[in-house]
Amino acid sequence: MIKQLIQNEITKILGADMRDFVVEKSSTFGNYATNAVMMNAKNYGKNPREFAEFLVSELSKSDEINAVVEKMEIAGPGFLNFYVKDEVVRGHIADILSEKEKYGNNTSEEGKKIIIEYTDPNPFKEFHIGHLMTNTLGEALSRIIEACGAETKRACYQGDVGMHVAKAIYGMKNMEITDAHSLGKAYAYGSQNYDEHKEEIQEINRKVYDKSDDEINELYEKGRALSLEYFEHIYKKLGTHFDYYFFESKTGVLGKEIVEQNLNKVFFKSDGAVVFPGEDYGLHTRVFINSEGLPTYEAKELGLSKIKYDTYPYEESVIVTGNEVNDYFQVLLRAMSLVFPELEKKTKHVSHGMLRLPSGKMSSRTGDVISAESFLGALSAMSLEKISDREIEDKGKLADEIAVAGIKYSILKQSPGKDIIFDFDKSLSFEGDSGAYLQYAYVRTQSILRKADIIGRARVSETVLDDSEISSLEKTLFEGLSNAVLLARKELSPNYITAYLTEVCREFNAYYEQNQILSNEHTAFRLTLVEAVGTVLQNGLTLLGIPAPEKM
RNA sequence: CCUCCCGUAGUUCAAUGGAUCGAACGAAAGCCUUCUAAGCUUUAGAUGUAGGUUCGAUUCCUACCGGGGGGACCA
Repeated sequence: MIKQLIQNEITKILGADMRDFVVEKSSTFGNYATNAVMMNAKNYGKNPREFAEFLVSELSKSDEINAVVEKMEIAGPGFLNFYVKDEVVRGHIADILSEKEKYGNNTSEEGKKIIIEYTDPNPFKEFHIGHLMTNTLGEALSRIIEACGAETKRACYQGDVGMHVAKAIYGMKNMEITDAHSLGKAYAYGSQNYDEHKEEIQEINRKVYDKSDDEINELYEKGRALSLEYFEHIYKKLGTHFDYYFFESKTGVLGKEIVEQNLNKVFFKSDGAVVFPGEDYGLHTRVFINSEGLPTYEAKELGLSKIKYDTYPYEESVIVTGNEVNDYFQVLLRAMSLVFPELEKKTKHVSHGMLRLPSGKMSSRTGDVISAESFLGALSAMSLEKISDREIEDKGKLADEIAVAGIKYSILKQSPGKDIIFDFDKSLSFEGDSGAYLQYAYVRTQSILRKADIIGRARVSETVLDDSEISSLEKTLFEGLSNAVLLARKELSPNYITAYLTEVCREFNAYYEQNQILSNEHTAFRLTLVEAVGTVLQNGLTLLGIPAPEKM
């Protein structure tokens, strides 16, 4: 990458004392721009102008720079702009096509083992639209990390024991359960009746743990199996999968042991419970083992970290959750740093915002919850209507793909951590800045290429020689995806890729309006360009976990 | 009361301490006998307030105002 080349050459010149600077891709100021001058002029006792001239004269001694850079320019406020030679920018089109499905990948983390945990739905409860957030983000992050060469394992952690299970089983005793959705209803019923039947439900909870009641064991197995089977059905729809499944019923046992081993060192008894005194560290004090002797989520999470490492000795562990647990996670990581310092250092917590509806917060306790499936179903039905008059073989499949793209795009276009306000009408619209916009642009590229094949026109992967002027589309394509992947990985934010793809689509659509591709003296070259755009979009969409249909 | 996160066009979102703060929807005006108009072109429109650090602040610090999350036996 030329970006890397520039960065390295400047680093060589400045030596070890330099302050961090960036080389960024630019569309307004040459092809690349750097702030290295302003960052470092002072350090080297020169004024910015002198320092910039010094850098330029040193850089122009490099054969590697001269091979690719047409000219360097010192800009007013102290920036250095690099203009890459046209033939290099154009030559990149050939690189895209020769790398094909690997284009955009890099080897920066080859050999590294990374585990990423996300989605974490609870059996017996509804898989709701909130789970779509964590799943979409986690799946995209997994793919991005994989694209950097790391070996990635996906983990899903599920609460198969606990009060929510007892509530659901209480509901199951009072209503007929036929599918996962009615199980969600049973949970809501148990929650609503919790206050009046507290003792009975708590009794169920104990029995779930000690497995002493055959009827409850049976209901438990039935509900658990129903949920897990249903989750797989959803994962398939979303294009996601997991390598490992961890359950609270396992982590709880180990977590409790770990806490007890560190009693009076890290954890202390207080009011009959075992707590971690977070207040000593400027955090909240939290209960790890409750006064009934049962491990809370905190202790289970401690057990989970150990189980994860034993299963897959990772260099890095990424955990994706909603941001409502941020404070609690701080406490947990603090406790972990005392119990398993080496694991704590490898753990990164990424949180996403909540999915809010205009009508207010949804709650699975009252049953006021939108299931992921009904939400996707509504989107899919809208899509189906839209494509009703098109000649497409499997419209149902396409409608589902458009629906998944719609929800995933709106999640991944934002930086993680912020809430998403879901306006139904807007989410159901396919215009503008949307998943369908990306898909449509990709479909256009494939449609042209198909047409070119049908009418026997040359597909020109063999040549990129053309005397036409470099377009802004080509400048956008130049090293753009690789750049976005590295940034997305560094920040654990897929939105850099989403934004980049949207830019490519905008450029491509504008190019498409202005330039006839077929039946033109430049057709050979333009087809190559279109093929490259298609490759970039396909690879980019794959990284985001968004399906790229061939027709729509 | 304590604590964490967030305040950017009418709305929903962008912007690794950098150059003129970008899109989309909505509003106004155009473009389909030409490769799929789910598209394109043009116009209007924004950094909550007050300080500070910096050559340079939407970004970092302080206070205030506004919204949201969390605050011992749910997660």
